[in-house]
Amino acid sequence: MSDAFEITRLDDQGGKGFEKVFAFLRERLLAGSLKPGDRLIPERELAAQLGVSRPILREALRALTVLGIVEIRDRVGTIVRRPDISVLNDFFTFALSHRSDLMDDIVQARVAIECQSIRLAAERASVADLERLQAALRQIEETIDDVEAGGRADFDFHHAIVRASGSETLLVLYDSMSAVLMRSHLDRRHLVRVFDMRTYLIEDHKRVFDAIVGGNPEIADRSLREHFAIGDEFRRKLAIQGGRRADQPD
Amino acid sequence: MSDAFEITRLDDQGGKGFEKVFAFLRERLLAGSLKPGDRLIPERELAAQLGVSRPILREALRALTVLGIVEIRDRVGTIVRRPDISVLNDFFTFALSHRSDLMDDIVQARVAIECQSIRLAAERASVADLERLQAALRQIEETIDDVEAGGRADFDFHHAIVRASGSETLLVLYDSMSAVLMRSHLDRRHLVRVFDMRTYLIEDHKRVFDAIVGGNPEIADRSLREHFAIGDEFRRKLAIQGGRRADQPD
DNA sequence: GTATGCATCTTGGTCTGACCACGGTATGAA
DNA sequence: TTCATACCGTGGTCAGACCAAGATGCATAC
Repeated sequence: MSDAFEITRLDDQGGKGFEKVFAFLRERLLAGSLKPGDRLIPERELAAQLGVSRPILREALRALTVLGIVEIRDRVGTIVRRPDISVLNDFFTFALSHRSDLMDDIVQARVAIECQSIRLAAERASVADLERLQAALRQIEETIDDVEAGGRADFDFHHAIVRASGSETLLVLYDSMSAVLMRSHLDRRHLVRVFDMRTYLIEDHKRVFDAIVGGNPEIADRSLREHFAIGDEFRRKLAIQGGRRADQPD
Repeated sequence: MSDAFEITRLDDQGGKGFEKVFAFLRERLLAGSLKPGDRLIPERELAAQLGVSRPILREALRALTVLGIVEIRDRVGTIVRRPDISVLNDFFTFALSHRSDLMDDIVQARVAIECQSIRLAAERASVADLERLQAALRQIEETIDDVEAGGRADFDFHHAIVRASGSETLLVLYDSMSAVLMRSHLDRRHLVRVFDMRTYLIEDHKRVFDAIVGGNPEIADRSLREHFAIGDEFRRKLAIQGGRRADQPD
């Protein structure tokens, strides 16, 4: 355990044992003095130093494991982890099963990220980025009749845009939502059976690609928003027809 | 506790106590037979029925609280919650603290979120949202010579834009960056001492506000980007002068 | 000197039983 | 009927014990 993990007895004001321990650990870990792979001191010692019982400490540690912040290894100790988006699966699975409105909301964040990404991509995409986008376009064409693979191909194209932004932060945020967005793409691919969307899927993705190559951030942004708007329109038509709800635009 | 919560003793195969209890509870709650507001049976009873000790059950319940799936109320019981994306705030905070070291990069995400937010705000801001923005504008004027309070006021204005979007997701993402953004605002407030930025700070924030009130998403988006661009220009001037680096635009 | 086997240590995983805090409910007395 | 008190119920927490199993250290044999 790193010396940087300075233990102080928790003060007596406010909150219950768990809350104070959790907040303390969270802050200490956020302070950044511990790196992924570092091990915290043994539970018994940590609990004693923090002045709480071991089960309470364990509740706090367990909470941190669920957030992907640490990992408790049997008979080894508690190890600091690199944050991992897979922890979000449980949340999104639960959340979306109860609140379909959240999908629309998450898509706002998706739009935010992709539109800013495409602006950056128009300015700074590398040859490798463009090749990646081209490959994704080809994949969209090849999978036009396959719901599963097609949804995957759509996602890959959009992911490639975010990647082409060269922004680590935008990519982290986008990856955090990838499970939800994948689902969205799949649902939208089911619309292919209701409407003939092949032209839209193929041509419009190309149009977006051309806008990136064109190098003008505003035009690229606008082309992507138009792309989303068309997808929204298909969804609107389906809703008016009373058909099965498809969640989101491509 | 709803009758629908059928308890079975956990089987003996695979996994440790915690893992089995957590998986069982997660699945039962995902099955949807419990609604927000429903109460689980008392911990002692639930632990006995599941065949585990109470501390282990509590670890599992605590994990579920962190995922926002349930809420443990002191002396009442464990209540099923309505999913709320704000529980992911800690996750995003950690994810960004480990992966995004550069202020410039985080600001790309900030721009993405604010620009999408202002588009939504132009369409859907409530009276309360507008009042909040107005209050923040007044605060900017009143704190124009105070670095600390001024940085706070700037942040509050921008935060109010995100809030006016009405998007939980965008707000959570923004909040997870708030510590970094606060720093950015403070740093930028130091520029007031180098350049006379008062007009910019006061008038340009008003211009952004007016764009929101104007109700046109694209115009609002553009006005905010222009606002950032002006702030960038001040920063560029400082860099050319070789003065102290201020990190980012307002 | 080196290798192997056995005992001990370490650390998380879990259990048991006890106690605390405090709001809500029930009961008894006026 | 109303008010006061006692009890109950439930989560919050503690202390101490035990288990499992890998790692380490020590002793013995080759």
